[in-house]
Amino acid sequence: MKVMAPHNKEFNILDDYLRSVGQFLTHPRKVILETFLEMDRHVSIKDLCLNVKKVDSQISQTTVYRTMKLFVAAGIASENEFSDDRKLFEKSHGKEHHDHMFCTNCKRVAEFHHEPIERLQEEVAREHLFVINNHRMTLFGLCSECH
Amino acid sequence: MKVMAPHNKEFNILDDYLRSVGQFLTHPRKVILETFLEMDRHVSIKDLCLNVKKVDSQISQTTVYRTMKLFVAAGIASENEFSDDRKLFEKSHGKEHHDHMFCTNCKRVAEFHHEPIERLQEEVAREHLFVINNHRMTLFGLCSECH
DNA sequence: CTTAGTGCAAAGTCTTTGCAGCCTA
DNA sequence: TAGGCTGCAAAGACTTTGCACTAAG
Repeated sequence: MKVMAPHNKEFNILDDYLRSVGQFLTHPRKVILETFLEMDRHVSIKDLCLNVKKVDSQISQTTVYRTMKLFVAAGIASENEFSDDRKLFEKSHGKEHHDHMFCTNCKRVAEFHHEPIERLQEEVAREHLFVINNHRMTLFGLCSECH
Repeated sequence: MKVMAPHNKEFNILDDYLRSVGQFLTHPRKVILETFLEMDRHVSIKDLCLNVKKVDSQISQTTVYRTMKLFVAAGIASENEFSDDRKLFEKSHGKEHHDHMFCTNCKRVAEFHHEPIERLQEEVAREHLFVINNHRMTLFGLCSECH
């Protein structure tokens, strides 16, 4: 039941969020948060569970599901679907938006941010009288190591 | 068991594809293709099933699932996930790529194509030594009617 | 006759929910 | 004592598979 050194920023965000809705930062939630943050940015529930159970095998998959929903609500994590069977959680970066390049060979995800594209998206939306809240862009192909 | 007038282009593409893999353009496949093409561009399996059953109530959901996979393999349809519970099929446009605007209120999907963005995507990929096969971009927000 | 195609029911996956016991304020 | 919290098992939603029957060359 070793508890790792907390990543303080996310730890605090979560704690604040939980207090604001009358809930608490419990042991399983701490372990899941630590594990999530220490893993690679893009994590499936399954992989997350495996790692959580290494820290505390008592923690159930059910709790991981419930907790990841909390993280999304708290703004610590977000969900992204790359291919049919790869629904992954990633750490949120607050306001700074980013997009993804998904390597269809090694399944790795790289991130990028490109301001001119962002601006053009706004422009397209305006042209169509559409109010953007959010967007998602993913490039599929082969990363530098796979071609 | 009325069979509607076929959309010849897709009809032929499918027939060619099926022959090439030693399969046939059967009655259920014809009905599903017609129904798919006559419906709105973005269709869930469930909605498609409902409409297919109006034409021939004998056709099972299983067959619709199997057939949509064939359509994707034949290049007639493609799959897209907009929000968690909205995995939709749309008619393929061959080579011409397009992107989507998804209205989070009325759930409607609009399409657009924006050449400068496409070019910038290529550029980003090149910068990262990434070879793009494909990409997906979706803007989430409110359409002109919903705000 | 042989092979593909089909519907049905069963099995699989992934995710959520109901519930009883637990823990903490 | 009252809430939230948790694990377990069961239920759900969606999709695929096994199987026996049918259809078509």
